[in-house]
Formats: sequence, C-alpha cells, structure tokens
Amino acid sequence: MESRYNAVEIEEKWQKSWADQGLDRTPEDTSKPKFYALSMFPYPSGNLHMGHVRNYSITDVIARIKRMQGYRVLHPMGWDAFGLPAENAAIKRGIHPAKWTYENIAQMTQQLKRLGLSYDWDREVATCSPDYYRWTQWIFLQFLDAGLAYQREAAVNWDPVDQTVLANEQVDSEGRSWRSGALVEKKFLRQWFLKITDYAEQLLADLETLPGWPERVKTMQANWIGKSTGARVEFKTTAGDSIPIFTTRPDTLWGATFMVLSPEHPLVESVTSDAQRAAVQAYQTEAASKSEIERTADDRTKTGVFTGGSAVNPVNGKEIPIWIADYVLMDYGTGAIMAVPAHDTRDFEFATQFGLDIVQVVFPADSETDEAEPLSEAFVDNTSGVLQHSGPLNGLNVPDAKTRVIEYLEEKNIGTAQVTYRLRDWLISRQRYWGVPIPVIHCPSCGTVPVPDDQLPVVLPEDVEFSGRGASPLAKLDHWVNVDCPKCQQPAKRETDTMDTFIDSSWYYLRYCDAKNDEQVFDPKKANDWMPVDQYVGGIEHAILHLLYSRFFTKFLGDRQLLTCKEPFTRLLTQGMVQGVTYRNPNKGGNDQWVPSALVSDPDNPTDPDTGEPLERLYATMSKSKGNGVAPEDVLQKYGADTARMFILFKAPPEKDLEWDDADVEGQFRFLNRVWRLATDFSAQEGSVRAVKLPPAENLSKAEKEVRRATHTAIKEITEDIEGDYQFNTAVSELMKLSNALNDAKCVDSPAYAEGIQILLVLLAPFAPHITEELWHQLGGTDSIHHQPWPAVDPSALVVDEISLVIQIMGKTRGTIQVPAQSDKAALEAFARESEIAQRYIADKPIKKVIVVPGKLVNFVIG
RNA sequence: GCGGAUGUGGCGGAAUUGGUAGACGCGCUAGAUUUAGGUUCUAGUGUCCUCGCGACGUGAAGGUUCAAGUCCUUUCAUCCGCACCA
Repeated sequence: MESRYNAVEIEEKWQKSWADQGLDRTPEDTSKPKFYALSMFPYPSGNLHMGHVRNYSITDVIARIKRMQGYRVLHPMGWDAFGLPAENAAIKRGIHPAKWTYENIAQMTQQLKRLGLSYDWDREVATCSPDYYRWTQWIFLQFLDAGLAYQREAAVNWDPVDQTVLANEQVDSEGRSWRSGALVEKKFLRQWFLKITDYAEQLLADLETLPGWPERVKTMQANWIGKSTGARVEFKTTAGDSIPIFTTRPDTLWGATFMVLSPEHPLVESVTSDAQRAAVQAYQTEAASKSEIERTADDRTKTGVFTGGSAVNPVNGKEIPIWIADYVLMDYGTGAIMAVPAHDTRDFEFATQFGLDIVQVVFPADSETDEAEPLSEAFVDNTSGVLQHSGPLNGLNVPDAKTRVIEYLEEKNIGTAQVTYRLRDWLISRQRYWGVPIPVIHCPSCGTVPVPDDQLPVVLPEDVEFSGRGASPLAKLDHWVNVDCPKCQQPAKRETDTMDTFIDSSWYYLRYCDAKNDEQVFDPKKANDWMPVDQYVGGIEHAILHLLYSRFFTKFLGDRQLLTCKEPFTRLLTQGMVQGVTYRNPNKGGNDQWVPSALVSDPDNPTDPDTGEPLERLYATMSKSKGNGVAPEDVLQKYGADTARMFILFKAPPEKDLEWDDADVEGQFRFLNRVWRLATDFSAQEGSVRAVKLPPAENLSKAEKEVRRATHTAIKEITEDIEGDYQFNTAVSELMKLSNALNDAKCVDSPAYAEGIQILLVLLAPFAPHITEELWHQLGGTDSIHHQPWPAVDPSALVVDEISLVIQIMGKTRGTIQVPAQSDKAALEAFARESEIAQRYIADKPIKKVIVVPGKLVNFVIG
C-alpha cells in the first residue's frame, strides 16, 4: 500500500519530536571543532517574509551539514527588538511598545518554527529584555570609561508643531514630519557620541584580513571610512589669522590662487570686509536654510561669494582672495581649502565661473613647454605629470613632489603630513522611549556620573504616555528622571536619551555564546571558544553600518581584554533579494502603476482591472506597495517547509536575486515526491536500509557499478559545492541527478541500490530535514537522520573502466570513441589514429602535430 | 564623476579553472496511463539550413593558442554603492 507524501503532517510530527528530544541544542563537548553559523537576527515586525525564509534556510543548511561533518555547531536566533515601529504603534494605536513587540515575537517564533530551522532556542535573546540591555548599558559604560563616549551639540530633526525630535525615518522625502506634516527644522541638542574614528585605521586596514567577505562589501566599507593621505598646511590671512587647510595634493601648492571657506567656518566673520559683509551674510543664511535635497540636487552650478579678505600663499608669498562657497563642507578636513583651479575640477569650475586666476604647475611628462595653452579643463593627472613654477619641486613628477613638499613644509614649519577620514563619530543619542536608556546621571556638582554597575540595568519605566508630541516620553516622567547622584547623593537628573538600536545589534553575536549569564556580559572563555562567527548570512543592506559597528565593538572589547579575535565574522554571505511576479501598467505612474497580483485575473494575459489596459509582467523585490508578495504561510500550507527550502536553495545562487516562481516551486515538490516514491517503494521490498553489505568491487554487475558511481559522484560533487562557495543550487541539482540515476537503476534488489537510497536521504537531509527524517525511519532507522555522519566518498566507486575520448581535428570536436580508462598517452593516440572518425577526416593529409590530453581528448593538427 | 559587479537557450541557471557549451530544473511539443482534469511515465527541445559524418553559436570587435564562455586588448549595455570628501 503506497502512502502519499503529506508534508504538513510529517513536518508537524518531526518538529515536535525534535523539540522534545532537544535535537538542536548546542553541544558542550569541546573535543569537536567548533562552528558558529549565524543569520542576522530579525526585527520583530510581526510577519515573516520570504527574505527571512531565504536567509534562515541558507544558514540552516550550513549548520546541518557542519554538524554531520563532525563539528559542534552554535546556531542561535534572537530579536532585534527595540526601535521606532513599536513606538509608532503606541502613538497611533495606544498599544504599549513592549506588548506590541512581545506579541510580534511570539507570532514570528511560531512562523519560524514551521520552517524546521535547527536553532538552539535556549540561547534566544531579545535586545529589549532587561537581561540583555543591562549588558548593552554595561558596554556603554566601558566606552565611557575608556573615554570613547562623549557628549557634544549636534543637529536633530525638529518638528515645530509637535515640539518633538524626529528620527530620520520619520521625515519624508520632502522634509516633512510623518505626523504633523510640518516642515522639519534643524535644532542643536547636546547628544552622545561613540568615538569610532579612533578605530578608523584599524577598521580599514583589517578589511584585508577578510578574504571570506564579498569584495563589494569591503569596498563599500573602505569608501565609507574614506581615508585620504595628504598634508595640513597653514595659510595666514593678511591680518595674521591662521587658516589651516587639508589637501591631498600638497605638490600643487604653488598653483593655489584663492582660498574657499565653508559658509559655517568660524573665521568667515573676521575675514569679511565691510563692503562684502551684507553679501556674505546673505549667502550664509541661504546656505543654512538649504535642505538636504536642495544640497544634493543635480544641478551643481557652483555658487559662492567673495569675502573681501585675502590670505598669503605660504610657499610663494602671493596674496590670494578668500571666498566662501557651499561646495566646501565644514565637517570634512578643516572646513577650508586652498583652491588650485588648474588641477582640481571643482576649483576649476569655480574659478571659471568667477573669473579667478588659473595657474598651471603640473605639466604632461612629454610636454615640450612649461608655458601651457589656457586649460579647457583641470589637469588632474597625479601619476606622471611633472612640476614647474614650483620652487624646490621643479622637474619632479607628482609622487616625488608629494614626498618632497612635505619635507619642505616641515622645514619651513608651515605644514605637515596628515591623514584624514570621512568616517564620523557615531551619534548614538535618540530622543525616544523604546530603546536602551543611556545609563548616566547628570549631577549639578559632579557632572556626568555613570550609573554604578551594581545598579544596572536602568530599567525602562512602564507607566509612560505616548502622544508623539513634546519631549521624549522618558523626559516627561518626573519620578524617573529625578534621582540622587550616586556620588554625592544630592538631587540629580537621569539622562533621558536612549541608544541607537544599532548598538544593540553590534554585540548580540557575543551574547549568544553565553546567553544566560547574569554575572557578566559574557564569559570571555566561552566567547573566545565560539568566536569568531564562522559564517554570517544576511542582507546587503547591512553592508556598511551594522557590519562596521560590529567590527568596531569587537575591536573595542578586544582592547578591554574581553575578546581575543580581531574580527567578528570570518565569512560573510550577502544573500540576494526575493523578487515576486509584478504587474505594471506602463501608462500610469507612481504607486498607481503597480497592480497587485491578487487583482490580476488572467496571468497569461494580464490586464488592469480598472482600465482594461494590458500590463507588463516583471520581477521586483516583494513589497506591500507593489502587491507582489508571496506569504510564507501559504507556501508552507500548500507544499511544506521542505519544498520551500529546496526551491529557495535551488532556484538561484545564494548571493543573487531570486525570482519567486510558482511553477518552479511545483518542480521542487515533484522532486520530493519522487524521492518519497523511491524510498517507500524500496522499503516495501527491502525493510531496512541500515545493513548495506557490498560484495567486493570485482563481483559487482555493470548496473551496480553505475549506481555506485552515481552515488559517490553525488557525495563528491555536493561536498565540493558546499565547501567551495556554498553553491546550493548545484548541490541540489546533484541530488536530482542521483535520484534520476536511482530511478533508472536496473538493480533495485542490490546492496549498491540500498546504499544509493540511504546516501540520497543523508545528503538531502540538511536541505529537506523533515521528509528525510520520516523516510529514514520508515526504512528502519532508529536514530535521527540528522545524527548520521556526512558520507565519505569511496574512491573505488568512482573508477571507470571506459572513458569516452574526444576526437578533435584542428581543434574541432568530430566525435568520441570508447577507450579503456587506463590507457596512457601513446595508447590514446593509437586508438584515436585508428578510429573511424580520424580516418574519415584526415584521409591522406599529413598529420603535423598530435595533442593528447590524458583522459580527455586527442587533437590532430593536419596540413 | 569615482568605485564594485554582471552579460551564456523561451526562462532560472551549469561548465572539472584553457579541453565535447547549455548540467539540473522550469516551460514547451508529441505520445502513454487515468472516467475527465491534475498527477505519473516515455521521447524530444540552442539557432539555421541543403536535415548531414553540416554550418553557426556564450553582449560586440580584435588578438594569443592545436584548442577560448574561460587568457589579453578595445568597446557596448545593465545593475548596485558613494557622490562637491579638497
């Protein structure tokens, strides 16, 4: 009696059984090598989407294979649970953020568990739990103690109607508040920063120690850190005030014909002449009122105003005018530049526009003269160009001139070599409720006082009102704000800012190593045992911030003697997006152009339900606005988790975007049904898969040898696919090949066939954990299939008696012949020469050359 | 503009790193099974033609080689990231 593959029933059964057995608990046995497999933990939005399913399926397959390969594996899951959506829900719907968050966690946990992911739930963390954020606060105090946490004034988004600070996400693309619709203003508040810039050089240099990271991510981080090597040079105004500048081209100093200050530069006031004061102030006001969007607008026509003041070029004593312009940024370098229009495109544009002098000092290496034609664009070559009109640099090429000019500047005491970074210190203050309270107390006499370790955590108060107006909910809570100073016991006030949620996620992977510790942030022994994470998997959207911050934390905690690893994540896999079938009306724009799949009645001939116009069909990242999402629950209900996992892993390589296609999902379901049939047909006649006793190789029939070759080829190929670069798509195709070979096998009552069925199930187990467990037990297995060792290749099974030898004439393949596999070069050539194919093509033409590639081909070059 | 990547059938994608291009799957075609549909099974499926023991074929154009998707040069297109960073 043939049974049918009922995925949902089997999956429920085994998920319960595995949970009861504690199958996925992290082993403590340290005799095995460790492997730490980690997916980026989710924000508990309440709904699992396909991107999650893909992310976690990838990591789960890796974790399962590593277990079978004899590693003890740490594979945890948790929740990045603080953040704005919970607070927005509170403001809009009156639900307390904690209630909203924990309900979402409960719901998503149920969804996750249906995917059959082998998590050790005993190590679950939620960043909003006091057990966790107590240690987030402790780490903050470590930064404070190290002098790497500090306060200064910084701009926030201020909603003038609601009188509240807004997060960037609460400001729309037109610069208006999400709630009041008011135009958002800049306001300066005293805020907390972490001094990540102290680690800029290490964070940049150590990227080279990460060969297991995608090039793209490393490049993005390097650009973000933005190291520039150059010089700091002291310019002086004619009045004698010092204006230091930074330049990467100190070799072009003799070509500096004017200076430009940022409109916010503190010296603007003093250099401005009375005649120019009105124009300068007008320009400053205009620059200050420019929004982000106006600043980054496409038209980059340079604007600026002459201050009326001048400075002296320190290398040649020439007097040069000082301008202000908003293309010079206050927060980079010194907020002032020397302008060398001949050798910088922006300065050139500015000089051309305002009729300022252009003096060329670098000339092409092959140029006959040093008296150039007027330039039509800046000459920016910085490799082979030769310096002229530059005193001690004359005749040097640019790289040599750069070295020489630094010596010169230092001799003359007017400048020095300097390195700058674009990386800014990390603003971590948030004027919000649902985050980690910053654990400090402001005392009128003692100043900023850390909350003592034994008083941690500073718990978020529950009795809070969420109006979305006025000060942060915490600041309005007098009984919470007013405390005694821990030092002097006098009345003081709590800090009411909470931390950026990126702080929470910068160390969660460390907490998993020792998730239940209530004495320490983690036991360094345990963290050093598990760290670094061997494989980290997540979306490309975290390429910069999350990964950079985590690297920063790891390095800092290393400096505090809590960790020995230099980098948190040895290998990083950035999985591609999941895209859905999307319908677009090309005659419409904005959000109206997207027609939700649910409204399309005939997918073969899609039309707009409103207008009847034909629709374009394409693939795009799943989103609510496009109505092109596929709900994981629906897929699980219809096909089961095993099919969903198989589809996701097979359809595209993990780092590429994946097009969700129902027909392909059906295909995977068919494959699992075929495996089901193969195994149940086999068990009906055989009974047990456990005792495979193979006769000696020489006694195997041809059919048996073929089955064994297919079986062991599959082991070899799949193992290589996984160990190389996680090519799950080709690994799955190898599983299909093996299943096809077993389906075609002519020796179903042979031990070789039994071995094939058994190994097919074991190899498939990490990908489709439920169906394989069920079939394993139907075949008489008693222990879990997930406790089976990863199969080893039997090299003797791969040996073939005959190979097909490719015959080429002049490099063109003309056919193949079967020859004994063991033939040497001479024998191969002889077989080839005698072959009918060669005879036919060569006939009586002379053979000029014969190339023999053993095991592959023979190529005749004829005249 | 700078930086990173990618271009292979109708589609998703393979190709031992220079050695039979198109594995595996989807789709499609024909046939068988089934009360019908679905399922399942069998065969076929890069293009072209004069249907062969043929020619052509990996974005385009050159080159190296007995042999190129793979190496070199030039070029085009698409996607992504950063963007007045001195």
